[in-house]
Amino acid sequence: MLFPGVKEQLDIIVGNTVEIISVVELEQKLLQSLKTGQPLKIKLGADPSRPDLHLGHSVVLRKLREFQDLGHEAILIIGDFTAMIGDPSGKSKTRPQLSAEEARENGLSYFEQASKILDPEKATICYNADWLGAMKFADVVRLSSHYTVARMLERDDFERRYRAQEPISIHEFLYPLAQGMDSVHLKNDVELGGTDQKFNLLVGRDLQREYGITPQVCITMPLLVGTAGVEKMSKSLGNAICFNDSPADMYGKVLSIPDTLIETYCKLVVPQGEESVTNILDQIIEDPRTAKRLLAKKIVALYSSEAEAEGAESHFDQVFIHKKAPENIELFLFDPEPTAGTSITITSSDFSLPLIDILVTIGAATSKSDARRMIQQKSVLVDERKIEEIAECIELSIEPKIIRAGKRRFFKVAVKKTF
RNA sequence: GGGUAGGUAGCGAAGUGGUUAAACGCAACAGACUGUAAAUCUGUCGACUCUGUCUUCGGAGGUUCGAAUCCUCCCCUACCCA
Repeated sequence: MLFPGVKEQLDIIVGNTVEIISVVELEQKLLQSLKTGQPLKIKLGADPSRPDLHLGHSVVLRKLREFQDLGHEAILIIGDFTAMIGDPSGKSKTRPQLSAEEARENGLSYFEQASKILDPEKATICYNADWLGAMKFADVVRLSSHYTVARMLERDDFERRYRAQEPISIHEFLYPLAQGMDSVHLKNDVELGGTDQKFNLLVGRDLQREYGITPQVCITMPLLVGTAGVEKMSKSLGNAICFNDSPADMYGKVLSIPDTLIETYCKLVVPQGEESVTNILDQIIEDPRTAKRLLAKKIVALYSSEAEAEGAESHFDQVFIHKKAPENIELFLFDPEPTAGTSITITSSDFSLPLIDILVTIGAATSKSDARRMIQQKSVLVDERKIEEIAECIELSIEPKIIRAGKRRFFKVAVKKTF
């Protein structure tokens, strides 16, 4: 394996990072690998409880990809064991505990999505249940004796909760240790993570030392801010742009980020060194709207294709600038036959239904009250006609009707053909 | 084991016997204005057979014409003492 020079590698590796602990050690490791021809092992932990990858994940995945491109070995750890216990971060009572099968499945999905950024041929995927699951209670006790409560409380998150007199469970202390054991097991040279992972990464480093292994270099990446522009991007906060979003959705979501974020997204979401980005950056001050449109197109292209990005843009223009209904809306078919479990029965002679029921059935509203509110607020349109009457019934037929709920949600409904 | 303070809607937080489906803030949703930006303004934000009805304030009972508010028991959390 031929690696670029250490300086050259460092330049790329340092880009976009928040912290590298420590650069000197990294340099030594790179030098060593250059001498021996051995690639470095780069570890990235993946949480299989949330298999929907979004642009926030992409920041750290891109860094991993850069390592791959430099000739190093990317190791993706699926935390299937840790997911079975439940995640500590976040005060939510009991996270749904995943079964072993679910965790594996999610892990595969994670890997598949991550392949949009990584080179899957050159990535290794591991499941930490393989070694953590084999540990005996005595092993766990021995492991936990390596760490003290005071050191655990160094962690921001724990400290904050402790001071706020919020509960911290013992198993939450075990979490960083479990993650650290992954590093002991893998003997990896580098571990990547978001800045929120700093503590966990450092525990891995300490444990490796305890177990007589050369400690890993910890590299933290910035957390990407979500579309609302305040909190970090996360699926549960509803501010995420996901890899699997349709091009149209993704395009729209990028346009909805605050202007102040354009530069950040250019830097963190798009691979380092893309020339088209400088273009966008130049536009920001003069014409932020155009800059954002360029960025949106660029991002969509990264996850699908140039053509689809083009399509997403014209779709957007049509729907939101010219205010026309989009073309490809999923059709929801109402079955004229009464179905078990549905409160709605349609007799073959009359396909007229209260709009409220339709909205609930197609998922446009969470409850009838919700549907009622939507109509009250005059945000529901059927075939471009604004509905004013709450109790209005809609005549359904085989010809699809387009229902618009609010500015951005479209539904197409029709009656199922029966013979 | 003993003591103290707590558990209210997605979150934070008022309310300590009746006009309280529960102030206020955040988040969310809708509308106006826009560039699906920011800022601002307005409305909504338990459910339903919706000018009315029903179910909510950790859980189960009880007192009362009437309880989130009073009593009993239980569960949960934090802190202090052991």
